[in-house]
Formats: sequence, C-alpha cells, structure tokens
Amino acid sequence: MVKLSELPNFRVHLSQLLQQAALTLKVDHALNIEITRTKQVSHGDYSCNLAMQLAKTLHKNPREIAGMLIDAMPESAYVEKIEVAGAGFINFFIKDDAKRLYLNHILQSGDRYGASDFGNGEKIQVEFVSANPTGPLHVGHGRGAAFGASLANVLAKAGFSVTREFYVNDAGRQMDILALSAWLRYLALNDVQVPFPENAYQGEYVKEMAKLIYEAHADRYVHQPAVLLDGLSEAAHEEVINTDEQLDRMIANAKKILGQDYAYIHNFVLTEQLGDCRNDLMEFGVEFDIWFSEQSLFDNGLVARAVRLLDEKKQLYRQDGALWFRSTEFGDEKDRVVQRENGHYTYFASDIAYHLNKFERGYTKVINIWGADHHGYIPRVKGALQALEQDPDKLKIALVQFAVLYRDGKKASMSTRSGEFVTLRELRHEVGNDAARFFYVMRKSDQHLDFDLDLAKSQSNENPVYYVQYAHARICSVLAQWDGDAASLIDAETDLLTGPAERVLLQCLIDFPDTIEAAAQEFSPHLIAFYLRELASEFHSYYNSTHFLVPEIPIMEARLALVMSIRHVLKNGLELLGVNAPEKM
RNA sequence: GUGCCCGUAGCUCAAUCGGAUAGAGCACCAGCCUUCUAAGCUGGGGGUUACAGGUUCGAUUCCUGUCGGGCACGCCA
Repeated sequence: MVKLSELPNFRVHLSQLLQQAALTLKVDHALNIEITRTKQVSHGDYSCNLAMQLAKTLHKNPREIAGMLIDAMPESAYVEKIEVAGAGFINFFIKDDAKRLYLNHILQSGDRYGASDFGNGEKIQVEFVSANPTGPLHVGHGRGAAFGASLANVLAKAGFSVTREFYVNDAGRQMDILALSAWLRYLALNDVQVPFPENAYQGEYVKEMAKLIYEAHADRYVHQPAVLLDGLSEAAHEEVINTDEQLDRMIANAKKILGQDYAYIHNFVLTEQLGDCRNDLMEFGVEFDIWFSEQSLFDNGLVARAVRLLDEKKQLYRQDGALWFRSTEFGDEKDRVVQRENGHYTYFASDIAYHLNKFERGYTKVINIWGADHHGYIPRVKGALQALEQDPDKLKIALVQFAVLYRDGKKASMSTRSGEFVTLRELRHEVGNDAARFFYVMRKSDQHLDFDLDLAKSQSNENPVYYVQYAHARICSVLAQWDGDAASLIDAETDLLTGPAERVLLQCLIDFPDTIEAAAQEFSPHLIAFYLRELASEFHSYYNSTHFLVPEIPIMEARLALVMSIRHVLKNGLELLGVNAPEKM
C-alpha cells in the first residue's frame, strides 16, 4: 500500500523524476519536460517525449537516451513500471493504489475537487459582453457571455484571482441615438408628430421605454418640436431621415430643446437598458464583479490624461484638424484618430484610457473577450499600451466568433437591422438556460458556431446536455435507493475496484484538475464540455455493465464510492459551465 | 485589392502549443429493457486531414504557393 499524507499530482511527480534523471545526462540547456496522458492503455498512463527532444543535442538514439533516463530515475512509490516504446517515448504505469488515493480525496473535498493552485492567486481580469446598453442582448452576445463566464470560472478554479468586468459604453453617440429614439417615440405618444429617422433605434423596446416615461410623467417632456428639424434638408421635413449627419443634427437639436431634461431622458434609457441587460445575464447565470462606466473615464479626466501621456511620449500629431496616434510605429496598418476635428474624443481614446486604467489597477493579466469582427482593433490597442510603456503581452484578446442559429436545418435570421434579431432572452426561453450555456461552449470560441435550435430543444439522446445531466441524475437515483450514509463511503474498500471500466473511470476522475488547468491555460472552456461528455459516456457504459446495489456490502460500497466521486466531478464540471446538475430527470 | 482566421468521416466538431494506429456526436446498419432511470448501452461500416511542395526521427499542427469560405479594412462604436 502506498502511504502518503499528500495527494500526488502524477504529472508533476513524474516531471520531477525526469528532471532528476536528466541531471546525470549533463544537458546544459533548459529542459522542457512535458508529461502527457496516453491515448492507449498499452502505453501506460502518462508519457514523455524528453528522450526524443534530447536526441539531437546528445547525438544519441532516442531509445538509448530513454533507457539512460529510466536507469537514472529515483525510485517512486507511485510508479508501477516504466517502459521505452515506439520512437523513444518513456511510458509510465501508475500503481492502482496510488490512483485510488484520489477517490478518498474526491469524497472528502467534494465541491472543491478540481481546484488547483496553478494560477498562484495571480490577479487576472476578464472583461466580457460589454454590449452597448442600447437594446436587448442578442444571440451573439450570448456566446460571449457564456464563454466569458465559463472561462472566468475555470480560471478561478485553477487558482487565479479573477475579476469579472463589464465595460459599460454609457458615453458617446450610440447612447444619444437611443435617447433621441425614445424621446421621439414619447412625443408620438403625446400626439406630437415628428418623422422618425430610419437609422434611429427601431425596436419595440424603445416604444416601451417611451411609454414608461409617458406613464410616469405625462407631457412633462414635451417641448416645442418645431426646431427639431432645424438644419436638416427641406426634404427631411417631409420625407425620410437616414444619414448620420441628419441624425447628429437632430440629436444636437434635441439637446438644445430639452436642456436639462435631456440628461433625464438619457439617464432613463441607460438605466432601463442596463437593468434589462443585467437581469438577462443574471438569469443566464452570468454575473460581474465590476460594471465599469466609460463615462467615468471622461468625468475623472482619465481620457484627457491618457491622450496627454501619449502626447508627452511624442506619439501624437495633428493633421486635418484631428489628433492622430502613431499606431503604425507599433505595427498597426495606419495611424488612428484619438480626437476628432470637432473636438470629441474617439471611442479609441476612451479605450486607451480604459486599458491603461486596467493595467494600473494591478492586474498581471487582462483578458478581453471580443467579437471576432473586432480583430482588426487589436494592434492599435496593444500599440497604445506599448506607447505608454506598458507591457502589451499582459493583454490577452480572446476572440469569439458569431453563432449562427439553425432551425429546421435552415439559417434563422439574426439581422440587427429593423430590430428583428433573435435576442438572447428568446433563445434562453426557447431552449432553456442549460442547453444554451452548454451549446455555446461546446466549440472552440474562435470557430464559427452552428447553433442547432432543434437539437438544443430536443429532450432526447441526441442532446449532449441531457446526456451529461442524465448521468448525474442516474447517480443520484442510485444513491437515493441505497439510502446509506454518504460519509461512510470514505472508508470503502476501493481496492475491490478492479474492473476495466472502473480503472478507466478512476483515471478519468484523476484527469479533472489537469483538464481545468489546460482549459485555463488555453482559454478553452470547451475542453470542460468535452471532458464531461467523456466522463458521462464512461459512466453510462459502467452503469449498463455493472450493477452497483449488490448484496456483497464491501463491493457495493466500493462501487458507490466511485459513483459518488463521479457525481462530484460531474457536478463541479457542470457548475464551471453554468449548467445545472439535476438530481432527477 | 491588403491584412487576420479557417478548410479534418455524409453533417457538426475534437485532436493536450511537432508525437505513437487522426477521435467523438449526429446520421446509417445490426442487437440489448420481468434487474439501480432505454434522455441509456453493445457492435459495425465510413478519412490521400482542400490541393501541391518544403522543413525533420515524426506534420492535422510549422513555412511557401494555389483553390475555396469567413471577418476586418471610418475623424462609427
């Protein structure tokens, strides 16, 4: 029997053994020892390709080097045997009783199993969603939300100190357009007829906000609309308004007419939309630590400061009346405007201030989750940080591709024009939160996602969400029928678990922390989804091949100890993805 | 036109930052419920990893080119 107080991390342990063995080979350069899981049982449990890596520098046959490494390796209480295989792989077979230590550990740690100190408590920020509060979240935001939330959970589980942040674009033109849109709808409710611009916000939710204002304040915000169309072409009075210039003119006129009241309208629509967004996300299981206001960057002078700092570094110049940042000096395709000819700062300017602020808040790593259509934006932001003498590599951008909905095998419309897009809320109500969360992270984030609505809805074996949840529910059902004291399973004689399915399952459970670590390192929560499906699959197979509630008490308890451990891991894994682990289905 | 991403089974996708015989699910075919939930299981067929070269012990992965698809190329956000 192996006796050790501490739970062994096999990969770390084996890596240390190799490290020691490598000393005898007198290699002068740094070693990159990677321990990987094997794909085939005949190759053992873990494998290392170090011998092949060293073949070139040592001018020796990899298999010969592997033999030397094995000879030089210290004895280990965990290792059953070591073999040289193939071109020079070193394959490790772990002792079964060493693996079984994990069952005891999982039963004791329960909800905490899977956690590691991989991240060393490093302060890391994940900024995601950050949708303009100008309308309901749509299915594209949903993927960013699900991905970001899952990634943040994974990072936290892997030992990082994670802050989840939503950047609120509460400054700028889009909010003005929304405020104008709502006010125009409000005027219409008061029987004041003004043409509604085609490029204003058309959605029904705008009319609803107008109605709220009307119900609370009646005609309190009705002002002379006559000058609203001042400065617009004569045609606009009769015909359509659809250019940016016309829209901006109307906004300016509205501000003039409303005076102090404009702030009320602006603030009202912002509060409404942000509240709606927050509710939507909360129902989706996505929560944030910080809602960071873009407007606050202006109010606190941080935008002006960031621009001034760039100027001090001689990174700005004036041309055509605008202020430009020399981003081409830092790899961008062209220089970018930070302050427009009309004196307004660009979105880029506040973004520079925002990112500088993030760095100054002490995060050692800052992760931005962006829609893939923003990829061209990366060089200028990193360039600006570099210009400000910050380390641009601390900023990591995770790009999330669009999700395309399919219904009846056909693309479902998600046009943002005319307000007829599919909202996240609609999706959640149609397929449920669990399916939505799971489907969103089933694919690598930087790949297009075909979201099959019919599949997500189907309560059948085709649906991968139910497949995993069903495994959990089955276990709960078995445990309920056993009706014993779960705590007693810690003393089960787990050395009775010698069947092939049991050994595979045990190794699968041991892999859980490694999977989380990999998902954290590669920003790939989809690895968790794949892992869970694999574990569920192994469990279902075990369930069908082996009866758990057998008369022989020790065997029953041993199997239940394994099954209970699986339950913990399924639950913990689903939790990372924000998916429920139901006890009954 | 320029830049970035992608191209893997009929379909949707994996493949542990160059590793061993490229794996799942769906679909298709053949089986399994008087036994802890059949939302399950077992078995089977299915591949020149778009194409052509190159780098090396070894390539789906890295480099070059071609073809095909997506996105981005504003004093918008």
